[in-house]
Amino acid sequence: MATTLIPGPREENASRRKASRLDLFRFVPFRLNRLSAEVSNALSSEYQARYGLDIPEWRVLATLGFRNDACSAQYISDCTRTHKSTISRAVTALMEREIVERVENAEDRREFRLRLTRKGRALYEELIPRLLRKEQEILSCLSAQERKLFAALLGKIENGLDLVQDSQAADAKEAY
Amino acid sequence: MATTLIPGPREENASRRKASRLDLFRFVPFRLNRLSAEVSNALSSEYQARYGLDIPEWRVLATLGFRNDACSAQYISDCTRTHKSTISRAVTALMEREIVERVENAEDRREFRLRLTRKGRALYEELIPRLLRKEQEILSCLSAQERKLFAALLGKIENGLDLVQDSQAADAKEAY
DNA sequence: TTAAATTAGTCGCAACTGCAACTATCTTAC
DNA sequence: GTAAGATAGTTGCAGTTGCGACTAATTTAA
Repeated sequence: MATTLIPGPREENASRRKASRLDLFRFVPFRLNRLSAEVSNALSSEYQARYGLDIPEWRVLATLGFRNDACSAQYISDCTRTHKSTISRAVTALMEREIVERVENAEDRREFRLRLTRKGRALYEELIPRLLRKEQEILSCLSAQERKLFAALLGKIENGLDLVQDSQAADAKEAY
Repeated sequence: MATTLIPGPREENASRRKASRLDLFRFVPFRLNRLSAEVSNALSSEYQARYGLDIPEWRVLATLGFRNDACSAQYISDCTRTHKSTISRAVTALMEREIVERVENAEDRREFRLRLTRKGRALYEELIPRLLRKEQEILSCLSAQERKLFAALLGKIENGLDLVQDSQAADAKEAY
């Protein structure tokens, strides 16, 4: 690669001149975006290449697998922050593969209760250890202490953005 | 929302039974993905709604604005980790809007040297403070100390993933 | 009771983007 | 010098996904 790129600005002058410059590589939104894409890529070798699941499908599987009770597509959409149309398509695909099944909800016939089939549960059980291992691999550059710290900081930012749609918060909504 | 969701598993039993369960909300890849999407959304109100730029266009603008020398599309593609076809389309759009201009490189007529026009520079100067403010807003739930820590931890993970395609690393490649 | 508003889920459409093929140019090896 | 391979950039194609309109069902208000 014998290009003739001139070295870019360094730290000492990164904020000179009106401070109206922005180093993309120090810009948190960009870094998050890039990191997220890279991590997704790394994981997709597990659930995509090996099991033919895309991200929305994996999210449905993960949500249903974690909660052992059936829940609605809307619930999955809410707490994974994925558009309901995307969830709808993922559920359709998973039903065709007999990974997920749904039953009518007699109390509210607009919604369906979704749950894993036996086959879906087996897939979940097989997949989870692989993904957890992969996660640890990605975080292997951090000490246990640092991982905790990182998780805590992520949590703070999520909170700040009202992004805490985790199981606790989703359930808490019921209390209102 | 009068659903009948049963509260999900809590911390004390989150890892019971074969440890073969995974709380999506504690799973770092998912959290990064969700956070990244949310942050992108928050920022797009600045560069998308207000200036009609999409993410790849913003990346081109940011890269060219930060480096004051012209550089190739390939360079932008490399260090933003964005596919070259995506960069190509972004550059085309930005040229049509006269935000970016390109000149032939006499030394290698395959590539073009890209740089901001006067108008592009003005746009950049106008946009950057807004985005930096937005970034600070997003990080406002962290103390100065915590922000440093977060940036450092991000850096470690990026390094671990060989994601350090920042200006230093990109330039360093020249040394080989 | 009935009409208006809300909600769950589906689907068509359009925008986005990665892949891969393609052209043009340059480099390497013989 | 020439042929094979590599590289920069463009473009057609296809897969994905968000948006918004739609249906069906439920809730709210009058």
